[in-house]
Amino acid sequence: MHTLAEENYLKAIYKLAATNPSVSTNQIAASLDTKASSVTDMLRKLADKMLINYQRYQGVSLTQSGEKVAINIIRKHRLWEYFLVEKLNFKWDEVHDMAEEMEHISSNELIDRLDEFMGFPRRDPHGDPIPDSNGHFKTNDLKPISALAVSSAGVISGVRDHSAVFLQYLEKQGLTIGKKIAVKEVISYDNTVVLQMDNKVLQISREVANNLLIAI
Amino acid sequence: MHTLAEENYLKAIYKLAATNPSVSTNQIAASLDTKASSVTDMLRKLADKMLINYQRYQGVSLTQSGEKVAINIIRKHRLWEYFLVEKLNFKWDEVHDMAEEMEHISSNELIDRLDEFMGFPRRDPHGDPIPDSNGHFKTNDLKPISALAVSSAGVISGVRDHSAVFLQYLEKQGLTIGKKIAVKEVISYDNTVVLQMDNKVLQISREVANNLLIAI
DNA sequence: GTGTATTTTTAGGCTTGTCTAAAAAAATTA
DNA sequence: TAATTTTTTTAGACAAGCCTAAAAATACAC
Repeated sequence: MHTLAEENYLKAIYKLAATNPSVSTNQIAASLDTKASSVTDMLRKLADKMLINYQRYQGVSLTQSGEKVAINIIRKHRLWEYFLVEKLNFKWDEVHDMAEEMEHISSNELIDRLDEFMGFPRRDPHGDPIPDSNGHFKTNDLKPISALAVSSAGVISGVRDHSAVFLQYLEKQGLTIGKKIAVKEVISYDNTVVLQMDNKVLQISREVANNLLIAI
Repeated sequence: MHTLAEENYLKAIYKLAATNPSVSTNQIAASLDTKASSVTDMLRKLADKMLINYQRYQGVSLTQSGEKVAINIIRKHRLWEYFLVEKLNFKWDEVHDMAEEMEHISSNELIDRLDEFMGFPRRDPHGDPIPDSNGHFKTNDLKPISALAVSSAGVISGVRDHSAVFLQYLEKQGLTIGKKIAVKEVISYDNTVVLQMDNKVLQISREVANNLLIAI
């Protein structure tokens, strides 16, 4: 259907579009660890295939058909991550790179059967929503712990940073999906957040609080 | 590790080497549906990487390290086929192309966990042996029905032709893995084989008898 | 054993996706 | 608004993997 490179560009643009309405060449280059000139080349190709809206120097956005492709790749990625964790017992910090390869397996029939096999999960191991076979999914209404007022509480439901180091740190602290936490205090000096969890008190940095997402 | 093209060449050479001691450029070209000149290019590359033994005009064979790579790809292919049939309920004639993509997922840890998850199956849905994580497997001691003497019996245990049309035909006739058959008669005119199976009598052509494998 | 046919290799080219270096456009700053 | 900086694009090159056409090596036939 589409080449591996095309799929990766579409996914990158989709993710960047979540925070920026129009996505720039340099943003894409940074996100794919490639050069701006390579991005320009690919943007012409994607525009020719009507997968993006692109005019020189104007930034890009996905067309409906480009967005459909991007969401389908994300669906595959998250379902394979779920499979790796729930069926093959990998840890949540181990699955990203494998899923990065598996998301390009082309068959939609396969991914639909996998979805069914696992009982139609709607969250991946990092708390991200899994699109259904029509590309529909709940947008994440989660907020970072850093946005919580003192003495409010919530359930850990997602992460903003998916890096292995961050996930391993959370695991070690017991800060995993589903855990109930309450904000006891925010230290004004450096915005360290003091949390109550399981009758324990622990402190997390502003950085961590920014990347740990809560449902209230 | 290795590129997709390299892996496909090594697999093709491995399979051809089963019947031919030294494999020719044209055989590889035919098997990969590519041109002889493209094969020559790739053979130089594989030889540079010490994956094959190759001298101009002399045919090729796999080195130990090339064979290891080839067997690992076959292991992955067959385990994914097993997964698709046993866990996702695909039919045996539907899985080849999907497994052809999935065999290139690189992680060995993943494939070992998949193997364990499925209970270490040692035969894929077509009866082919699945190499273990050390690359060891029983060589197939199966013989085609056409090699059976009249009134001898056996169990259907494999196929030589993996094409969807052939598999669908077998399915329709009930000639699936595990079924017990006995040879009642061979019609001398065209070598049609008359079989007894499940209290039914059925006839199969010489062609089919050549491609349906039996353990005695 | 010489001539013909086949197989294999070489030579040169194309596409995809990348790069560097330079040019052009846009954005920012004074 | 003019000068400078940043961003983006263009131009030209390269590796991988394929192609066609032609040359070289090998195999086959008589």
